[in-house]
Amino acid sequence: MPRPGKNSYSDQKPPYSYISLTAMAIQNSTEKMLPLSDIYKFIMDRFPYYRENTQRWQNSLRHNLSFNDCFIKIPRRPDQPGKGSFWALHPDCGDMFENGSFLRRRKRFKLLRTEHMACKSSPMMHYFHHQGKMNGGHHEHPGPAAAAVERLPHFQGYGGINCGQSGGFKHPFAIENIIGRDYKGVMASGLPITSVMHHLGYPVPAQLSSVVNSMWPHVGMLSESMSAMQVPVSSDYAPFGVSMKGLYHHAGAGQTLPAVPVPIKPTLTMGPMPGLSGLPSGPTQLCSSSSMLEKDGSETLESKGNPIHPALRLS
DNA sequence: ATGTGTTTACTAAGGC
DNA sequence: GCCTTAGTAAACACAT
Repeated sequence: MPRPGKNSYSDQKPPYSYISLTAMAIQNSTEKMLPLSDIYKFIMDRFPYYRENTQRWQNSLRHNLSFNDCFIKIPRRPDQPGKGSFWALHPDCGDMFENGSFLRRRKRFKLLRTEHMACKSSPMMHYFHHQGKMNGGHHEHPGPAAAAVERLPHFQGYGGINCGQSGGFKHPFAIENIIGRDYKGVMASGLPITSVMHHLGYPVPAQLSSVVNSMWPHVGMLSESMSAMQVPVSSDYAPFGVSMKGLYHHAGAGQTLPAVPVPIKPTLTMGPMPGLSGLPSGPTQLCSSSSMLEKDGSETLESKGNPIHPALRLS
């Protein structure tokens, strides 16, 4: 297989799946999220092959966006008119690609049914419930954070009535609808959730701030640990100038992440990290090993001796 | 009208 | 052979 490089493929079909191409585009964006049209544009700009038969591959790409749980849809802000939503990578979608090949993933990213429902219907509550389990909470009960947030008037107004498939109205711009999708990205980025929420233009009740701060005092630590790492960026792992590190997990700050099976490769997305005054932090790909991935218990590829694609190897 | 998003169905390829 | 993943086509609904 030819090694991907600048202009390596000219008009030939690149050895990347649509999922890979989409992930590249999203990763390459400063906000880690793109509208569909920009994803098209990114692909066509870099891969001449996709400047033809646009109807065909764009249909396929849209199919992939909808079909694969690794992509999440982020509604536009009211002050961001335009067609369609933004698309981002699910915070838990790292470690997808097999053997360094972007043609075939090691394992399809798929939410468990129960988690899928929870995540789709109320992502932020999903996270709080998830945290409750992580923190040793009872399996059948939401964690303390969930209980705390559920008591917030703000959430009673939006998320409190729309859980599950009851068909209740879900405000498209409910805070948990926006931030919940990004919860780990927010955590990973080191940006306090409330800061990002505020940036996105949503009111952040003081109650929520205090809850968040008390529940995740390590958020600030994450920021420090990440900036201290300063993972060097090598030019040869980034085909077409796109960092793919974000597609892999990072275990470096493991002590601040949930105690779940560790990823196979310590990686870190160090794309442009928007500051608090900058653009919203999308799902930055500091991925903990997914607790929502369907796992088959199989050993990792590295443990089987499979090499990591040079394009993904840390320098 | 056009773009976007969802869903279903089918086929091919690769892994076990 | 079976299963999973990927690619493609198509129909449909909805938003701009």
